[in-house]
Amino acid sequence: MLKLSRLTDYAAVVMAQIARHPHASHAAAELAEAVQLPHPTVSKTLKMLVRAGLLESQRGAQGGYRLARPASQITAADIISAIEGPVAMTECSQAEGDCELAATCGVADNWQRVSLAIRTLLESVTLAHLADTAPIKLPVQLPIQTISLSAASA
Amino acid sequence: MLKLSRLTDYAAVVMAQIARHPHASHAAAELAEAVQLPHPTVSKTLKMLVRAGLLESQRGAQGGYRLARPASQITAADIISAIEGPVAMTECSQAEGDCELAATCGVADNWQRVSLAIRTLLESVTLAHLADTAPIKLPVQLPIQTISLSAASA
DNA sequence: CTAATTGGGTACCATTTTAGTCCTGTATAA
DNA sequence: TTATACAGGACTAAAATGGTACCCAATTAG
Repeated sequence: MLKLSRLTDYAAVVMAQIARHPHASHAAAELAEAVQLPHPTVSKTLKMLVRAGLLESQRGAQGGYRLARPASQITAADIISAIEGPVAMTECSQAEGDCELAATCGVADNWQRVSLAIRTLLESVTLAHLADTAPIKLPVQLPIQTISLSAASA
Repeated sequence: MLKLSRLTDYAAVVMAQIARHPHASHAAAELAEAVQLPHPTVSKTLKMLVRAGLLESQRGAQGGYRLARPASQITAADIISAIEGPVAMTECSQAEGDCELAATCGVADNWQRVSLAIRTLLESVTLAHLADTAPIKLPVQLPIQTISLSAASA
């Protein structure tokens, strides 16, 4: 399915929730309630997002979580990487040399290009877009063009 | 990681192998050897590809597998779907109504658009491209543009 | 007709990944 | 000082994944 893990899904929802109220500090319990998900799991997700530098946390009473930077500067790729690690379709899309089948594989190069195109797409979608109720209206085609190009015809 | 499953990876490699010799019939054992992967696993993968209509099989002596249609008419999305099911980033990207969190989620619509963009990208990459040693040079930007623009409601 | 070849289907097991929980520690504010 | 709230890690349960084995069905060569 090329699916995101459930935690990643949660992360996106929670981040969007925070992004809609950027000035407040959000406690884990409050977010879990707002989003209707189990508290400990949301908490775990939040910790990962902090570790990835997407959120900042404040301990103690009145503490909670805030965005580490504006929603427009946090991308879908950032969120996915925070939970699942680097966006890559295959093992060999991220690191070289750790696939001893490279010789017989024959598709590695092109798979990597596809992978890169997807990563670029995900980098062009920001949290601000995700949190918005309006459809994404981004010049998504630009980065894609850059990568895969030399554009033939339609 | 947004990673493909290992079987999907195998499927792509095996399909590419067949695509490079489209006129011959390829026995599972031969392919497994060529690709340096365990026979039973390759066999399993081949069966899935047949069921998905991407390969045709011929039993008996001199039998084996052939492409069901030209490599240029088989897409990366086809191969991924054959092994993992429909390409979708989240549960709700594929079917409506089976997510009771839709109300509190708030990102579903835009996630679906991203998902659609990725699917379109994968549909624009064919087996012929993957099997080729030359870099992909496809007008990938066209479909993306189409999607992410004014995209109506869900 | 028979035997050899080759795919088809199914069931099963091992491993890994994922998700979720809990506990204990630490920082902060009232 | 006490209640609040995050930090970190260990642990468990469940599910997906990958891999194997076994037997059946079809086809072709001799």
